[in-house]
Parts: sequence; C-alpha cells; structure tokens
Amino acid sequence: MTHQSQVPPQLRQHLLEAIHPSPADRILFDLALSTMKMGGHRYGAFLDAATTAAKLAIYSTFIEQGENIRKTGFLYHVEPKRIKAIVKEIEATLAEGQSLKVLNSKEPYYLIALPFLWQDKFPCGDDQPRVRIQGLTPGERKAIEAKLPEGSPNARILDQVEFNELIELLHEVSQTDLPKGQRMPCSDALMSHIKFRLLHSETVIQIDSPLVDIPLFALVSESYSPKGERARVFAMIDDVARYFNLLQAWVREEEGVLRGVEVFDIDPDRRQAALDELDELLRSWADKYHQDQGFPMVLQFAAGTREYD
Amino acid sequence: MTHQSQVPPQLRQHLLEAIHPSPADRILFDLALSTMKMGGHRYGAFLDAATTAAKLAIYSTFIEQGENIRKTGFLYHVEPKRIKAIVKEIEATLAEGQSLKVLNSKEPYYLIALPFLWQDKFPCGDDQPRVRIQGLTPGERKAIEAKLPEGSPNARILDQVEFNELIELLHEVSQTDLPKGQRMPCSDALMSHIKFRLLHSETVIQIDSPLVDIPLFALVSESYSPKGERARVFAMIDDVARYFNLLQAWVREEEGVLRGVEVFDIDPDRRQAALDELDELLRSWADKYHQDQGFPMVLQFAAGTREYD
DNA sequence: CTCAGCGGGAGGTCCCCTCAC
DNA sequence: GTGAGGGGACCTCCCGCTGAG
Repeated sequence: MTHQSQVPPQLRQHLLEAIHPSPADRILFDLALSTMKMGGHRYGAFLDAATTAAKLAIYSTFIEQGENIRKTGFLYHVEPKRIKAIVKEIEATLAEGQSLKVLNSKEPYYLIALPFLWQDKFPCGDDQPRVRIQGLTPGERKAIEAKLPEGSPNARILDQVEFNELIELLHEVSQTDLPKGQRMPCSDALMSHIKFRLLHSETVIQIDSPLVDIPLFALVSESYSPKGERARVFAMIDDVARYFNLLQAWVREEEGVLRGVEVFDIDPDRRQAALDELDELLRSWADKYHQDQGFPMVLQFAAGTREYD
Repeated sequence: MTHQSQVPPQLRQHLLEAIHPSPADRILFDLALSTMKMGGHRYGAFLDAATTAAKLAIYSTFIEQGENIRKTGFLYHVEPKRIKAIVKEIEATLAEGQSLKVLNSKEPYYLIALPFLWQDKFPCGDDQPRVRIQGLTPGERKAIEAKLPEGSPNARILDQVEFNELIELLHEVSQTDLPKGQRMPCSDALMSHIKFRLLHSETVIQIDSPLVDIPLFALVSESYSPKGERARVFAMIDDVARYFNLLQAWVREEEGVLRGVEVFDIDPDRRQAALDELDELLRSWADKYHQDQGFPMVLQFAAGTREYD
C-alpha cells in the first residue's frame, strides 16, 4: 500500500499541465486523490458526496431566496421539479437524520472496521491454533501458520466462506444508518472491490496451500493502511477544511481575521533553519497572546516549495 | 448580488450540525458554495468538474498499476468498460487538448465577458443616444435613459431580441474550445438562467416602459459581480488549492516543508494588535531569509475565530 | 478458470409542454 | 410570475449474463 498511496508528483504535474485546471479544479482533483486513492472510498461515493455538497448549496440558496423554487432553479440552471426533490430530501435529513450520501469520517467503514470485527468475532489465544480446518495434522497446521508475517494480530485464519461472510456483515453494518430505499446490496462486484482493497493494502493476505483445496485468508495488520500516513492524510483534509473556513470569514471581511501569502526565495542551506525558526516564532507568538477563557482563535500555516506562480 | 453572495453563517452552521459531514465533505460544500453561488457556475458544471477530478484520479492510478484495467476497476469499484472509456477520454485530452469538462477560470465566460462584449459590439459615445428604438421623441428617449443608475457604462440600451442574440453569441464563444460532441445548445432554459444571473447580479437591468411594447435591457456595471468580493473569492480558492498542495508534500514527508496549527484563546481587545504583529512578524521573517535566485518558497497563513474543535 | 463484451434497470441531467392560482 | 403536473432523450452507475480463450 505504502508505495501506491503516494501520488507520483511527475504524473500529477503532467496531468495538470495538459488540462490547465482552475484552482477550484485542482482542489477537486486533490480531494479525489485523497479520498479515493488514499482513503479507499469508491468512485461512486466520491461523486455522491460532490452531488450532496451541490444539493446543500442549492438548499441554502433556496432558503435565502425566500423558499422560491423557480428563482433557485434559474440561478443554478436546475429544473423546479428537481429543486423540489432536493429540498424535500434535505428537509427529511434535517428532520429524521442522515439520508444524504456523504463521505463517512475518514475512510469507508467496511475497510477500517474489519481488523476490529475480525479480532472480535474470531479471536485466537496465543496458544490456540489459528487454523481450524478439519483433517489437518498439527504439522500441516504449523506449515500454514508459518506463512504469516511477524506481528500479525491474534486472529483466526478464515476460509473463503467465513471471509466472505465477514465482509458481508461489515457491509451490512456500514449501511444501518442509511434509509431503506438507497441501501446497496453486497453484490459480487462490491465484494470483489472490498476484498481487493483489503489484499492490496496488505491488511489481509491470501494463503493458498496445497493442503487445503480452498483459499484461506489471514489478518496481518491491526489497522487498514499505514497508521502514520493515514493520520497525516486525515490531518491534511482537516486542515484544508478549517483553512477554507477561515478564508471565508476573510472574504466576508469579518473582524479579527488575518490572511497572507509570503512568496520568497531562499538559500537551500538555510532552509531548514529558517523553517525551524518560523515554527518557534509562531509558537511563541501564540503563547504570548494566549489568555485562558479568552476568545477562541486558531492560526494555520504551511510553508514549502513554491510550484504555482 | 452583494447581500446574497454572502453565505449566511447561521444557516451554514445549522446544515453542518444536522448532516455532521466529514472534513472532506465540508471542503466539497465550501467549494460548491464558492463556485456556484459566488462564482455563478451551473449546478451541472460543478458535478461535471467533480466527475472529471475523479476520472483523473482513476487515470493516475491506472498508470501506476501498470495500465491494468481490472486492478484499477477493483480498486475504485468501477467497471472495466468504464475504466477503458475514461482512459480513452483522458488520453484524447492529453493528445489533442481540452475535452474534459472543468470549471473554467474563476467564473463562467458567458457571465464575465458580457460587459466587455456589450460595450464592444454596442458602443455609445457620450453625446449619442443610448436608445435606438424607432418612433420615439427625444423627450421619450430621455425619459427612458433617466432610468439608468449613475455610473452606468457607455453602452447602448438593447431590446429583447438584441439582448438575446448577445447572450447567444456569448454562449457560442464560450464553447469554442469544446469538442463538437458535447456542446450544449443555447436552449430556452439556459437562456433564462443566464438572463436571470445577469439581472440578479445587477450587471444588467430590465427597463419596462409604457412607451415601447417590448422590454429593454441596459448594461449597468463594468463587470459581473462586485469587483472586490470576486477578487477575494478568487484569492481564497487559489490559496486553498496551493495550501492543499503544500500539505500533500507534508504528507509525503518531503524535506523543507513546515505545517502547523496553533490553537489559543485571546483577549478580544488585544486581538487586532496581535494579528498586526503577526503579519509584521511573518513579513520580516520572509524578508530576512529572502535571497534572489534562491530556492522558490511560499508561506501561507490564516488566523481567525476557532469554530471546529 | 479468467476475461471481454452485451443488455438491462434505476436514477439523474437535460429538454420541452400544459394548466391552475 | 409561481407551483404542480405531464412528456421524452441521453448518459452513467450499478448489476447480471453469456461465450471465447
């Protein structure tokens, strides 16, 4: 997973140069990469989330325009019929909870929850055998268990059927919040997708042994995707969302908002020292003005190589 | 326009609390508001742009996976057939220029270009009459021209037909880059949308006079949407895109990247002074380390009210 | 067995129309 | 001018099936 989850900068650059996207397009592209490639969300899930965002924008305008369907329709080039359906859908959500398709926190539930549910449903003590297939000698069991890498969680090795059922269960659980109308059945295609994601991310490995005629599956990681990188990607998305929010206050010209961009060139040898100094500078500035029970503030900053001019 | 282009914070808050979106969803929502409500893009244009972004993400993975259609399909839960079509579409774009639907720079061309094209095609000298309708006495002309607000650009007042033709021309021009296959005809619905946008933003006003039996249209602004706010919205989108890019380098743990968030509380009376000091602090830090011909760097920062914890 | 291709259903984006208030 | 209907075309996201290798 690690080597693929990195976006190759040269390919990204190549694409961006050819398409010449606007800044808004670049945000969408970066967001798609973050959520789909790194986060493991489905293609359709990303599109649904974008649609939901646009629906919310329409709804907010609908309210501002005095609940005028026609005006809202003209503003965004949407049919009155559709506006009405969107408004109804959103008000249903406001009234009785989630029915809009959004990107669930961080990553799809059926991926992140798998290690926990596996260990919960198929635990395995240190001295218990991990393989529970009938008709194997202790030696044959050990041969299969020897294929597990170091540090694998204590969990039973499952056969094809058990593994499929586990995924199916996870998929069911992940949809409990959704209204009955728009639940996706756990189709073969979806099952293959989830399986592939788990194997590709090296959360699970497949063991093919000549001793058994069906493939076996073993949990080899405590969590989906490398922990450090996942945490950083999540922090990145969070930072961008908050930064976006700050800048909106700046656009509205509210009081107590500062926004700035400093463009400069630097001696590469002094770069790290400069960044360290900056870090310290900002920290001490925040400390200097911090006062308990005061007005809640946040300062965000990022510095690095300048790519767009 | 000015009062509507502001996103009402309380409604935004209400929606966000009810939906409980992930940070990625909030970015999408803010982006939808910025491009659609403030930027004037169509609903469908935003969805198309989001789809394009997801297609690019798929394509980049396709390349990384050694051009393996099936693997890519499994990773994102997309049919091989569809992958193939997407790859073909993107490679056509890479080879022979734009064919993907993106959000054109800043705002839709048919809106921002209108004031310029109007003044270009229907200029009007200071001493020339702005109304060129047959059968009006000079006094009647003056009565109509008196309805124009102060500071209106020097341009002729158009009748219904001329105005429609102008919009149609603008729409044609805005599509010259697109391949023939996916050009939208200037339908009645689209025409109404564009007209409504122009009237709503107070770029154009409609004049109904009992002296003439058809409605007249007058250009009353040099540019679509308030200039200052539009500039700030554009800067915001640009900032967010660049900030996103910086953080991706941070996620990859590249050298020479600094990322930080400072959370603190402040005495409201000292807030402005603190922000002024911070601004000066960062400026002098950048000046201190600036060196011509050095390594290109950028520092971005934003500070304001803390809303999400 | 895998793998490519084909058909179908559901739903959404577009377009246009009429009729009552 | 607004709301509430009707219609149809087209595309895309999903699914399942078949037949060649």
